[in-house]
Amino acid sequence: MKRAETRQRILHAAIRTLAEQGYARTTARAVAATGGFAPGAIYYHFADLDELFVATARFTSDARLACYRAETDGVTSAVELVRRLRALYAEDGAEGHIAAVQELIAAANTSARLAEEVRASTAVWQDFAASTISRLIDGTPFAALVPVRELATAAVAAYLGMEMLSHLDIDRTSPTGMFDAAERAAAMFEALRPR
Amino acid sequence: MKRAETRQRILHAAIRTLAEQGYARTTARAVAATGGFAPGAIYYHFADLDELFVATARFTSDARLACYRAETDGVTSAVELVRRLRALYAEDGAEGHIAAVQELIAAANTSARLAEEVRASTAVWQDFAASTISRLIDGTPFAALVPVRELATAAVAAYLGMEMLSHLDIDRTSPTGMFDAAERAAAMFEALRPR
Amino acid sequence: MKRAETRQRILHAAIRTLAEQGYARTTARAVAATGGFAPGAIYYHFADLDELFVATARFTSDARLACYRAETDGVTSAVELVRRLRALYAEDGAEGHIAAVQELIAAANTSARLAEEVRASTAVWQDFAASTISRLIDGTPFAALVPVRELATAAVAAYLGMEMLSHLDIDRTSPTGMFDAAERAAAMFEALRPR
Amino acid sequence: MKRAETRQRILHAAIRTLAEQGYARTTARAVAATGGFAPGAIYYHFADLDELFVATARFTSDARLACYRAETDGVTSAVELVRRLRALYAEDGAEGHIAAVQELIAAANTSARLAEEVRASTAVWQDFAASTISRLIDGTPFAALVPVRELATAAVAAYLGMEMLSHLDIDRTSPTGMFDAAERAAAMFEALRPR
DNA sequence: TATGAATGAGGGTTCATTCAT
DNA sequence: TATGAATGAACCCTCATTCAT
Repeated sequence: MKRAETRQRILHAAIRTLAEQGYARTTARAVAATGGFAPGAIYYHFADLDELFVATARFTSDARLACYRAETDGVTSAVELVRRLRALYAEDGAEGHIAAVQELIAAANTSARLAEEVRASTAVWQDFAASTISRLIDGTPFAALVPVRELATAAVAAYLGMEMLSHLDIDRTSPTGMFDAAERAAAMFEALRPR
Repeated sequence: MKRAETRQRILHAAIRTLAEQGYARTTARAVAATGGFAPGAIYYHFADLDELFVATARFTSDARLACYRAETDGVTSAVELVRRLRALYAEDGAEGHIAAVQELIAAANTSARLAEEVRASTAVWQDFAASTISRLIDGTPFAALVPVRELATAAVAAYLGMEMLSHLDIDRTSPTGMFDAAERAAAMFEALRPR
Repeated sequence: MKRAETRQRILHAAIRTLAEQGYARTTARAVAATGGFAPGAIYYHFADLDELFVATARFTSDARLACYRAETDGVTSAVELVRRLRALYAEDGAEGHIAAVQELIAAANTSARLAEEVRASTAVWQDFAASTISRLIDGTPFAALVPVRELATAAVAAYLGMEMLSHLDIDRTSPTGMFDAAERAAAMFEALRPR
Repeated sequence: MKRAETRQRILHAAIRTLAEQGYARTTARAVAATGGFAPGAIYYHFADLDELFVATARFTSDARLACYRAETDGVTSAVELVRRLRALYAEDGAEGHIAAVQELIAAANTSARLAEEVRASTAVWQDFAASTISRLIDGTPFAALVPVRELATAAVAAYLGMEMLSHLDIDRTSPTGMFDAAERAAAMFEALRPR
């Protein structure tokens, strides 16, 4: 089998295991069991588990960001944006991307290298959020009022926090309800926005 | 030494260790080292680590909620509310309360009992957030527009997410900047609110 | 409470715990739980667990031997002897005496002092068995044929082994069946014995 | 190294450790030290110590029973049988087989699975003893007098009890003396037996 | 005399990691 | 390139034992 192909299998197995079992239970054995290969295979492609986690953080962040950029590129309608995000979020949930990232963030205080990697990834997402927000409000009166960077940070924080809460509590914190509310807010925003 | 006294020492040590080292490194030895007692002492007061984590979740949630309620009780000014929250958040940071809770949430997928406890605690905080929001907007036109429950959930999520990010990234995600922005938003809200 | 009284409570608790839980689970905590006192109380009466086990071995051996002697003293009928032994064995079972002794023998390779004590106790029982056998066969032709000491040893061994097996296997190794067979053998022996 | 090979090394080490140190001291570390491998190796081949003990019980019982069957097959002379048993018993002593089994029986009240395994093994030995006894007495007047099953049970019990006692007491309970006595008894039996 | 709190040594078990094949 | 076997450090937890009260 091609080297790169196996590497990808390992990365996907790591994401799934992080999402399903949490960082503390994402052992080399557990990843191997998820992916159907021997634990030793991991060490052929990564120096140690820490490196695997760093690579996983980068891999999942890059892959998802590409999707998010592709889907939201050129979207200027707030309502349409929320709709696209809802679909993307559903994809994340199905594949465990956000859950994995959230576990990696919680684990970042265990490893300096992982912390650095996650920090860099998060910064990119904050920039993405900021530029998306800017695209919506530029040229409107809101541009003068909204602190874009802080709002972008809050959005990323809420996205991650939502994932944490929705794992805990199926009834009270339904992402569906949140997206519904966001869609109504987006409609209000568009109604207020001068074209 | 009194039984209850040592129990509290253990709980405080658990909070500090969770906040400083993360769940994965919060071993019985680590908690004992933090608190300056023998590892075995933990098992004299708690059946196992799981029970310690459950007790810690309840303890920290109850203690902080009492403070939050005492400080925000009767506050109707949004700006004043943000000021109080800023001070409370600073206290949380100093003692590691939110960081500990966030680790416990991330760890909840490891233990059903812990998950149940954290779920219950989170629900109480969502209710607190919802009633605080209601107090601010009741009797104003916003009452008809704001989906209180979803906003409360988002607030709790953002609070937790903020803690995650601020641990990662000292420069970009400063809580100070966030509270400044929130204070300006609160001022705008009050300006729009009919008295 | 009188010193000697508590000492006895501890010894009885030790016997019951050994019989019910086995040596490996007869911890200071377990004995205390059985007897309804604090673990520390044991150390007020015995230097350590080893000493408790030694004392238990002596206590149970002496107490039962006194009963066995009292019940079999002067009995010259083999059938009657078996009947008395059957009743004594039932008492042993109810109070766990043999089971406790058997656990202590199995544990004797753990402690030199315990081994010495158990060895001494066993020797006394072998002597008791030997003198009982002699009483039955002296003055008969069997006296010249039977190797008394070896038979006494075999009897003690079988008594202990029976207890081991009957704990394991309720159906196949019923002491009742064994005593029935022994009673028939005793009757045959008496029929052959010249008066 | 081959998987099965190491498995056998672990089983042999378990037998030796049980025989030499007793169940309570047969820890994973002790078995590993006896066999010269790492403690972790045990858990690569067995789920836990309980499973190791179960496997050990089966292994030693099967292995020895095969030897006993091979050596006693076709032997109809009681004296010859005792001679063979004496040699087999010496082998047992050298390798610790009976001592290990006796420790496992004593430990059976700790584990339901072990109890079940030991019960099954013991039943097979009782059957072996019963068929051997039958072979000797069938076709003689003794066949009508001897309760085969009870005698078989008593023989197994005495075999185990002998091992317990001989571990305790080197002088008084010498297996040599016992086998000598048994050989004389066997000779008497043959003299009485009609050909 | 007895208790309840606490200690610290060790035992079962897991797991990251290495290595021969 | 990948596997399966093995290692040894560390972790959770139990338990004999001590000691202040």
